[in-house]
Amino acid sequence: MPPEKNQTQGEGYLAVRTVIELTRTMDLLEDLLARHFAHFNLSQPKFNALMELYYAGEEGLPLSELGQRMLVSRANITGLVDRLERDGLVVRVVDPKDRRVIRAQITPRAVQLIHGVLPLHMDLLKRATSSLNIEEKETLIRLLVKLQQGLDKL
Amino acid sequence: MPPEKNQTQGEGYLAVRTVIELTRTMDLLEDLLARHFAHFNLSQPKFNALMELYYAGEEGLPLSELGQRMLVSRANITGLVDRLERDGLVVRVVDPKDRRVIRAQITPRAVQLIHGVLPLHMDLLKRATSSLNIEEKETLIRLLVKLQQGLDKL
DNA sequence: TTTAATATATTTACAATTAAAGTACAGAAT
DNA sequence: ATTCTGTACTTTAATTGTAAATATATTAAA
Repeated sequence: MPPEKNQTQGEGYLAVRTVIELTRTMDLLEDLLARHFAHFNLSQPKFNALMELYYAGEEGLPLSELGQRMLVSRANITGLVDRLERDGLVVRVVDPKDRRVIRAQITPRAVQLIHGVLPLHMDLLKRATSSLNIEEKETLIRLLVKLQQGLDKL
Repeated sequence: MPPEKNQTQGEGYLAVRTVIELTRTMDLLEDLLARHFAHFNLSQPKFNALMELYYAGEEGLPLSELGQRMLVSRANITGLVDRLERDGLVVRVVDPKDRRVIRAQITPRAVQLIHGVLPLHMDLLKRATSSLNIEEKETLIRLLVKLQQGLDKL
């Protein structure tokens, strides 16, 4: 086999390996987080939505705003808020100033839930990344951000 | 604020940042791949399944085997193979030796499709990771594998 | 002011995934 | 030969996501 061919294959190999290892890592991570959230009848999307509403405060957020912050389509926000409302973690309130707008607000019960879950969640993330030392985490973050910048352009 | 508290927060910060950047990177990557596959009426799961069957050869694979290789539950393999069969890319064949077993086999049309898609797919992966040089890709892969090893233990 | 364009949310249809329950078949033990 | 156990696949219900069509409310333009 000619060496140029080898180089080309090597280049492709690293590209494929990069994507494969990224995928494997996220699969493991998502699995871990899903198992963690399941203990509280939560999921990653539910948790993310609750965190947004938690930091948004009393007035909550319009569904459209919540959707944009979560990078999720409007159609799905409807369903997600449906489920959170069914669980008693969120209420829908019509905005009096613009009756097209429906705001999602967090309930006291959800605030209590978040206060219970958040410390455990932080612990889990620390444990999940504990196989890397501080320098390695910083390097990983730097490389991921650089990779993202390349991906953004495509 | 006492310095120990600061350190603890910094530690948590790096853990959270690591997870966030991993998530963002995969989001961008999945989006890119989804758009690419959509040109061929494919998706990442469909493509993965076809690749497994492509390398499995004439006899194809039992659905259970295909499911294990794709790390997907058996229930979903049924649906995924349904869709691939509907697209004319796969056929189901009952194994004569064990009639519990159904093998999925790739069709000539799918082989043709793969031959068309594969070079473009490789190009895309190379472009997707082109913002990192060879050394950076190797470092990223090494750190991801190390992170996976830690995640496996949880 | 009526009309046109825009924004918000929902509905519907589909893809992908999991979990749990059910069905069919194979192999082993009695 | 029958029964038990395990394996393979399917079915159903639920969650999460996208896209397209629709209803309603607002805003801008004619």
